[in-house]
Amino acid sequence: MPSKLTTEPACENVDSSFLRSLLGYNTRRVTLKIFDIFAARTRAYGLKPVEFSVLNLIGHNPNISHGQLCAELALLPPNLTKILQKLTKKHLIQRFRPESDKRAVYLKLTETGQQQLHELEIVITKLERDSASNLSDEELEQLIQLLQKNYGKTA
Amino acid sequence: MPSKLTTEPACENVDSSFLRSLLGYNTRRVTLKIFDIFAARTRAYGLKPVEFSVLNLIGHNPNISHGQLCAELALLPPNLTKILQKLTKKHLIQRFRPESDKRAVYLKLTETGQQQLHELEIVITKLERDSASNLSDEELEQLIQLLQKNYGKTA
DNA sequence: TATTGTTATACTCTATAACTATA
DNA sequence: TATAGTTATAGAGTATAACAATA
Repeated sequence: MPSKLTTEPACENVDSSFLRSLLGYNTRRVTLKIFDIFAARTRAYGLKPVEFSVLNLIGHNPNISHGQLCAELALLPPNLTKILQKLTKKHLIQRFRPESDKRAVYLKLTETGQQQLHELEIVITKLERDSASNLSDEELEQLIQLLQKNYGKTA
Repeated sequence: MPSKLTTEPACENVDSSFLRSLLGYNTRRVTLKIFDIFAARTRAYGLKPVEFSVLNLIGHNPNISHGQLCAELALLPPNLTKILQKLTKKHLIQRFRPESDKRAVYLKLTETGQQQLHELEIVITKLERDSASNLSDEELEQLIQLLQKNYGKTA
């Protein structure tokens, strides 16, 4: 790319005050930071945040359906199918067709799945607390409450 | 996929309490919600959130360099290059090579760029306020403060 | 005909490696 | 030799369309 020359001085301290005043900018940055720590601490399990979310919901909601998972996690059906295939290959979940509606798929954890979910929940609970080390317990709780209040039942 | 049949009852109300207790889950959901509204309200400008962030930083930091932008926004150089090419094509930014170091690139907004940045900042300020309609002014401010305190200077 | 979930595929976003030019 | 930025490309994440099986 051809560019004109300049003798103007460089920009010294970067002013990002406008961006830092935006909720969306801040939530994205925090998400990226936490997901980095997540990747580092759960490497042994080979599961990404969304995949853990799916495992968790199946664990706490036996016989949850494909459609219910999509709605709860704002995932599109084709993408959830891939995640479920991966979890099935890792022998973490089992699939059942209800007699009452043979189109649907009901999901459950295997023994292995329950064990890994339990371990992961411990790792992640600790990880969450550590990733917010700048915040007191009260502040963290308050932060999460404010975030929930924001996206509420709509999403 | 072959699945066994079951006569067990469906899962009724989905319990997502564990996920909702996680900071990372909540920040991701809020980000997605805000970015959806962003897309809807800024469609006329044809800029995505990251592209707006770049435009904003260049506007508030004349002669900012490629490297400074990457550091501030946690972008990789090749991906920033693409964004800058798009902004250049839209005649929103200009590129200069400093006499002192002809490897570097200093960036500035064009007149058009300044105009569009100004308009976008108004749209986005309003959008941010509307997207957090469940929160009072005080709560929104507090929320942003807590988020900033979390990722602080490290990220 | 409508619904549940799958397959195939395209598009976007992010990441890595190799390169040019300056220093 | 090291640094700033670019190019090309690969991989992950997300989206749309068409389909099979069941209701």
